[in-house]
Amino acid sequence: MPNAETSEGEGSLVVVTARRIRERLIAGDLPPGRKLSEAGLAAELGVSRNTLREVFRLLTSQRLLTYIPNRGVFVAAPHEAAVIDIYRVRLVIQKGAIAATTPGHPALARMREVSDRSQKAGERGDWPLVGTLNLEFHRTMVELCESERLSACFELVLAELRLVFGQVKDTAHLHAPFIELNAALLSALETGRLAEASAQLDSYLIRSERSVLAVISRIRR
Amino acid sequence: MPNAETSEGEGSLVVVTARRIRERLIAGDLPPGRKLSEAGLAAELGVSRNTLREVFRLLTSQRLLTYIPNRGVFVAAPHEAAVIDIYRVRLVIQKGAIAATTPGHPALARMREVSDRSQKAGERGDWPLVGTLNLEFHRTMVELCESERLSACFELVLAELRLVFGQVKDTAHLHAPFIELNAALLSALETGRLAEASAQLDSYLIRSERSVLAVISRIRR
DNA sequence: AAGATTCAGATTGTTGAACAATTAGTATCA
DNA sequence: TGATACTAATTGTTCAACAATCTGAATCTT
Repeated sequence: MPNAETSEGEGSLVVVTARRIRERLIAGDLPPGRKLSEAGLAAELGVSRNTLREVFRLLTSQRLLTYIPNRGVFVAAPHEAAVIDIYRVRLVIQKGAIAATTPGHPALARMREVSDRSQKAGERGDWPLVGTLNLEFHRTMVELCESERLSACFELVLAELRLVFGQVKDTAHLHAPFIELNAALLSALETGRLAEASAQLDSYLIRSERSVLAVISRIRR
Repeated sequence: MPNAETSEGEGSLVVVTARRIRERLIAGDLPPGRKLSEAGLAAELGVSRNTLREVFRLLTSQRLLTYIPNRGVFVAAPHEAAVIDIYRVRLVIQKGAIAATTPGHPALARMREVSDRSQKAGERGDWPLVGTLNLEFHRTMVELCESERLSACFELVLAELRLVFGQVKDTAHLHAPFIELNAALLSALETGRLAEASAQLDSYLIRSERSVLAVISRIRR
């Protein structure tokens, strides 16, 4: 039985290579706007140009790379408009998640777990982990929709956001205020106070969008 | 100035070939489940295997093709679960579109135009056109969100639906009842009666999902 | 006859080299 | 200084090759 997706370094060379590049993208080497030369990267990764071009197609369709015909591929550099767009997606999908919430949904338990871990990480001052868990929290929230496709779409915009976060050295206060907001949102969801959850989501997204926009304009200079 | 996307047959060979295959997919040759052999299709389309593989990556990421490692690519065959998933996406995004509706939004005028053309096509008995315009109507509705990414996501699920419709010979009554429902939905939106629009959307989606599921189970036999 | 095994042929996965088309950088010229 | 021409580098695409894997048919067992 062929194994389509293992958590380890398995899969076809294209899939593995895509994962390798994606990791470097969200880690922040390969900064936004950097050109990726076919020959150069192929040699560096030890794969052929043809294979790498397949990888580029994959990552481009996920908006992590930008294709300019006859000029090459570049690391996507989300601009203001992209951030605004991304937060519109989040608003629509996460409102949908609230509407789809049912008491005792398994995703709620997973959100609780992530929220608690996030709280502890905050107390410890482990801000990189807080950032990861923050995104994880919202990714899990979308599971309330129980829709593979909505989750996939959401995953794409989160990956784009990670591209921005990867640029920030001082992650300290980027995610810090959101520990509380997430906890409040979750508790509203757990107790079925959907209107309140909706309001909490609004304020979360507005504040988050604002801080990402701030990061963008800071970097762009 | 490089031209990324012309409506004509322009663009890189990969893009053009992808479009050619996509057209054949939604037209209904290349039926769901059919295996696409690399060598065969490459020869048929007059492109190299490497180029075709890039195209396959592209169409697979759009869920029009299914990749099975070491076995090849197959035309995607949406099953019941996929249809249910697709209609969850539609519910969430199109509710978002209703929430984003503002009086006099340009998308409303475009929807009106599509709706009117659809009405006339129905009177003429041009059911294939009615089908096209029906999807076009809802695609336009999502433009109310003014989000490139939400539109892209929605476009993907519509393409999947077209894959199903391409299988149906008798398109007569697949889209017929929806002319009225769309008109009612639009008039609610135009006059700002958003709650009513929401109810109209619900009933549209439920009926549409039911008819698509019926098509699926009919084909699968 | 039904089921397991083996094996050859076909298909996918991946590479390397090649060449045309386009772009980028540089030197030249007005 | 600014426009032009030219060369070098990069992308776009193809082809041929070979290893790895799969498919299907023939063979062997029970």
